[in-house]
Amino acid sequence: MADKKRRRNRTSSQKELILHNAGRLFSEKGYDRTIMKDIARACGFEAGNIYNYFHSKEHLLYKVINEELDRTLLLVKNLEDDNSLTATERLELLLRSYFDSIAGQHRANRLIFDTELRNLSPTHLKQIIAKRDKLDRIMRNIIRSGIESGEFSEIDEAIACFAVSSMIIRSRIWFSPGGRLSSDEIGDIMVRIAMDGLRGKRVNKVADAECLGDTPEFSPHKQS
Amino acid sequence: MADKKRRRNRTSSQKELILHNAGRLFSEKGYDRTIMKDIARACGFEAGNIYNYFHSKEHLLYKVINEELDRTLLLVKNLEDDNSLTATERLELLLRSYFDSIAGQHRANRLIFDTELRNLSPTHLKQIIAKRDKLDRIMRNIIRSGIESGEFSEIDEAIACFAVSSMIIRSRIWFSPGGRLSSDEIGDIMVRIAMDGLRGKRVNKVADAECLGDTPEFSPHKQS
Amino acid sequence: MADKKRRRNRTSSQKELILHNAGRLFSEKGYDRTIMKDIARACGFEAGNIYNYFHSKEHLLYKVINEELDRTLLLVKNLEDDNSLTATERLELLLRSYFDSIAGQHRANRLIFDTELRNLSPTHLKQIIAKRDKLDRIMRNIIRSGIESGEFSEIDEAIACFAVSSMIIRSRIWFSPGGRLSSDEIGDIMVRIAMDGLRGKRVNKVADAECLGDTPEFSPHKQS
Amino acid sequence: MADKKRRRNRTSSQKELILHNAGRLFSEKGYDRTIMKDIARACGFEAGNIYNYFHSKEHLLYKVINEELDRTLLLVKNLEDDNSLTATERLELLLRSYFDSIAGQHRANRLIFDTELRNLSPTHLKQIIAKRDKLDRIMRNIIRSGIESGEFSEIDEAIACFAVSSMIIRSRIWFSPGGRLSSDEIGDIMVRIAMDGLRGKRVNKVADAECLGDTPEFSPHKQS
DNA sequence: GATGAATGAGGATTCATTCAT
DNA sequence: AATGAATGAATCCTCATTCAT
Repeated sequence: MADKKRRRNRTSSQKELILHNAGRLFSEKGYDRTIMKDIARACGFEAGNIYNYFHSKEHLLYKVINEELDRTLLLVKNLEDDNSLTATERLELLLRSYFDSIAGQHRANRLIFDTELRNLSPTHLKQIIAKRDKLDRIMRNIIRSGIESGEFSEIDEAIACFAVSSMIIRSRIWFSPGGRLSSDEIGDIMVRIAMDGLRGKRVNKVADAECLGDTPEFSPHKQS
Repeated sequence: MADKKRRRNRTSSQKELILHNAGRLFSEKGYDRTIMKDIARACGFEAGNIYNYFHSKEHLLYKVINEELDRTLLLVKNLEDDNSLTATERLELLLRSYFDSIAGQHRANRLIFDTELRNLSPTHLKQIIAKRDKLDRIMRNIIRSGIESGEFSEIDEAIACFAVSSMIIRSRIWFSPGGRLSSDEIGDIMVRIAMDGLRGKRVNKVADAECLGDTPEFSPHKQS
Repeated sequence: MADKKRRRNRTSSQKELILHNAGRLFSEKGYDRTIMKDIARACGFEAGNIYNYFHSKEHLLYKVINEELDRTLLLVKNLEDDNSLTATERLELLLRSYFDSIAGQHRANRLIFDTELRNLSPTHLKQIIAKRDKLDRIMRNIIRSGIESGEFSEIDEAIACFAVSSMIIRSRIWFSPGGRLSSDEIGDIMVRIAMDGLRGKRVNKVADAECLGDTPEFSPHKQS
Repeated sequence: MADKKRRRNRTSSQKELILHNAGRLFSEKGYDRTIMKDIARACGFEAGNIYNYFHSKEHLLYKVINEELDRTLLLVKNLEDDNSLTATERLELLLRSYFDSIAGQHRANRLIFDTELRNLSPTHLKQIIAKRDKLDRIMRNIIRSGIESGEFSEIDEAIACFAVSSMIIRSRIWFSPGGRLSSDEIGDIMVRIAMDGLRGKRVNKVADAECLGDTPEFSPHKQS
């Protein structure tokens, strides 16, 4: 019994290990350029063994993206109907969560969404798109309620939603920890730009920024 | 003589044909998932023939990205030192150019930059990065001058530059012509969000937006 | 444990199998005209599997040539400083070894040296040339010592060395086992011609030769 | 008329030009590694044009080898029945012719025989083999007559013929003009070794050799 | 005669996946 | 669970050859 449990635990931890490395490699090198051997090596075993845990490479991609999406949905869902907060507060929290998830632990997995979605099977793609749309909807709802309350200027929510998310999501391309500015400082700036963009009114100026990271994702934009 | 010229024209047009289709396919399907046969078929001949015009698939990618970058640089360079315009005006023009090039004719080639850069050879990568950095530099210079003139709020130019470009560049993922809003209207909104984000003061509100496109790039975000 | 060992043995024997067939085919058909499928077929599996054992076709060629050279070096090295033997004796043994290795087991791999060296990578080529030159040097040393001792006539060692080796090495082109003369008889004749050539004095005549083989390497010279 | 003649001359000289370069390249790089473009480039035009003069690459190889063989046959035939010369004299002349043709003008074309014969079509192969065998026969006849006259020791003519030709023919691999020894000096040494090898009696010693060439065919054996 | 575009048949290599052990 | 041998489908690229101009 204890044996069985231990095995299940091990299995489960192996699965997580594989998913972790797959996610990291997919977003570092891209799905196509990541080969099963890369993932296996990163886990400390051989490629064949992955098939004891996952059906296929595509399945691995699906799981990685799905988990990431679930994590984000979890973060965001609570905000949707929280009437104790203003739209401004809710959106700031949402954007900050987004940014932190990109800048933080799971940042590696982030940009997978945009580009690598095409590697999913039709069935999996449909599921992922559905979840992603749910995310979009929540964000748009918040923006709309902000417009209605007069916090944001009159603006097309859909476009606003895309514009603001893009800013955050694509930050993964140029952001790298340990740079000129701390992750927190960058998050502040990004969120401020986004909120000002939606609000359309003057806010208090920040002092001067200081530091931005190096060792970025792939081919870092110059920073000075 | 006329013969030679005709032939050269033919060669040149074939090259352009190949580049056009390569660019389109690379950005539609990704570099890895585009095979030489795809490109050749799109041109109406067999794969082997491409090698009469280009050394390799990688070379094709390089040419596509390089041309696109040159086009954009051309658009933007004039703005850099045009003192007859305010920073606001210059940045608006720049962003609008960006957006139009993405939304317009060559939109197909656009997102290649971010992700597919890794498929370039080291030598080509270096060249491309250099040009891209030049683009970044111009944009940052404009932002800085706007800050100095008080048009924009005190903000880190590098971050601001990334944030604002991301908004525009990634629009290619969700933008599709012929939708609810015209390309011009969307451009207006995007630019307004960006400028407000940088300015930090209230601007006149637009009326209400109306329409957004369908048939987007890959897996369209829902728009309502 | 036993399991691992068994597997390693299997791996090792597969490697040898591949090398054996590659060597045979390379020297029968030439490097360029031997395709990976040929080698794989000869081993009883598919081409892709070879890459589980060797990096590339070129690597295969390198290994084949290198092993052959090592085998020959081993044969020859002992002779170099064996002062108990006259130069004549040493050279006879050396030439006989050469010839036997060509006429014998590994004869298939022999002529690869001359022509197929150009298919090696620069790095591998350098290594092989180094070993081959070592072989040449040993042979020249023996010849020189024979000249000094008066066993051989005064002659340019380098040229003598080339001339005599060529005689032996190229024998692979026309030699085929099972012919009119036995391999031993042919060896005797070849060695005698070579030694007489160097010595420049009359030796006792052999009786008459009798038989020479058929099924020669490629396009057998007629033998009568 | 004059026009037609001029054209024929031009055609003929173009054919020769192509054959010359083909021969040179085939023996420098090998048949397989020489591509039609190489040959065309060397001639100063494009690959397609070669097909105005020759049916195929194989045909080119055939012509090259055939011409070379004819040239050699011409050189050698006169010797066959020249009763005014001893066997020794005739063989010396023959070997010297061989060596000079290898060391001289057409040296480039020489080693093609051995290895590249396999690239010939069956029909062409048969023809070439026939001529080559004729050459062998002549040489063997001379040797036999030398044995009968007592000039050479009792020896198997076939083996002797192969051994001695190999020495000469393979010299192309290591010989390079302009080295330590002149081509003439090397020829003298080679012929002497060969003749002594067949004769089996002491001859007058030469002084000491001096110089041997560099820039050899492919991967020169070290010469000191 | 000469060119360059186009083809099609390979051929080396990669890689996801299967499977016996 | 883990390994490594084996497969087969893909895919890039080469090159002899053809042919219209």
